[in-house]
Amino acid sequence: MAKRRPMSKAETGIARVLWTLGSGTAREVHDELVHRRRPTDYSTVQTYLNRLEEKGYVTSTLKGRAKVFKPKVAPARVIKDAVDEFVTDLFDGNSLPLLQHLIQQKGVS
Amino acid sequence: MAKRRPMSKAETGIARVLWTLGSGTAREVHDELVHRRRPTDYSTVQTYLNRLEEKGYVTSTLKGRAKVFKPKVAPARVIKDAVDEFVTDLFDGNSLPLLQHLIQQKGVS
DNA sequence: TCGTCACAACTACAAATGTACCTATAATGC
DNA sequence: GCATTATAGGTACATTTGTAGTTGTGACGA
Repeated sequence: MAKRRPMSKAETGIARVLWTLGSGTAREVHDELVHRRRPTDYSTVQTYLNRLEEKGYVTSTLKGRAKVFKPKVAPARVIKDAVDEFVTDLFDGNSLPLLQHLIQQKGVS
Repeated sequence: MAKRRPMSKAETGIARVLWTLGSGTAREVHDELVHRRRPTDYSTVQTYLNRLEEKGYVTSTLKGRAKVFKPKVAPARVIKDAVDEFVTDLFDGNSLPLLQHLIQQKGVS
């Protein structure tokens, strides 16, 4: 499988919105962010969406003069990759310590 | 508590070596990396150690003409912060989905 | 119809990151 | 004592990331 460059932090935030919307224009994603009180400049949202497209995470089609973006990679896939990378960086790929850490945080057995 | 800038991926790798060594010079950290077959240029290691110092994660003292680096922030602390940030970015701060994901991966109940 | 708006795309830029090259100096073999 | 080598520090630079300003254009009210 083609190795996509990883999503950056900020890009992930945008992708998550797009996942919940199903699809949408930069305007729609931006509105949603405003609605969630996470202020981000409209052009910034545009840039992130375009970068997500470059990286291969979303596709776009023109509707009128606006681009409608649509997720191309499912959240589960992206999450898996992100977790894998995280676990690799911090625990040499062994997820057990992370599991333990999380359980401890929750104060459960 | 003073908010430190987060460790980058590569910096984290170096910090982890320093944690296992207890303390050491750039040369020693570099040797350890070679030993672990994770080739990294010596100067690159130096740069990372210096950046870790700037960010406040390690301190250094001179021994002869070489700097000896020593962790200043415990791994548990760094790991906690990293996990928190990760969970915030991907799951709005709710760690349960991550926990579930990890458990599923392990194929346990 | 023409000025003004809203909106979309394009362009720009500083900071952070990954990575390595240069330079200076101490140690060592002859 | 001097050439060679190892080592350390400083400098450099391309790429990525976060973020926003500038430009072009269709729509709409006066």
